[in-house]
Amino acid sequence: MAHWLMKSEPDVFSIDDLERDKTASWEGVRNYQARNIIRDEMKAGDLAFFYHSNIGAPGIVGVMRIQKEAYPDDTAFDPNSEYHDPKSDRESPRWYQVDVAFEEKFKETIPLAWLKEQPLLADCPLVKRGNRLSVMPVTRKQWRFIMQHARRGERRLPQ
DNA sequence: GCCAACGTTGGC
DNA sequence: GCCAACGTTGGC
Repeated sequence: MAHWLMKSEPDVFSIDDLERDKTASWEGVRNYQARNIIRDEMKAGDLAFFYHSNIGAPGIVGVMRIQKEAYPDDTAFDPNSEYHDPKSDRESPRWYQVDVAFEEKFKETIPLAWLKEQPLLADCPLVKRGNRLSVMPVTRKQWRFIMQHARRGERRLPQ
């Protein structure tokens, strides 16, 4: 089983939206590197961190599971969609999406600022300067490290 | 709101 | 194929 990190702007789609809806189509990815990961590498059952981007305090906010492997992103065919891409057609779709399912929301966001301080995460594309990749792999070791930190944070909190 | 970094487009 | 111009991402 592989692990991933997927960014979303919470104003557009947040972990709370996913918790409410239980599942979602991860549509609107319009970057080839991210597309290749989604289309070629993600498998049903994989786990992914949900990351809130483009806000005051960006960070990892929870976990989701890849529920359905890649299939064409229909929003690319829809002229009324903000994700419309006239160069994509149903015969040879350019963009793909997966379906994701809610797993958990962390009690506390794990801030990007903290992630950047961790030597173990130095190789993660997320903390590299200028990185804009919205879907990226997370190693098993990095996943365990971040999950352990999330659990520590939860134990520290009062009930 | 600013702006650095990056990806894409299109003229040549 | 090069590369300047442009648009977008996303932290701050």
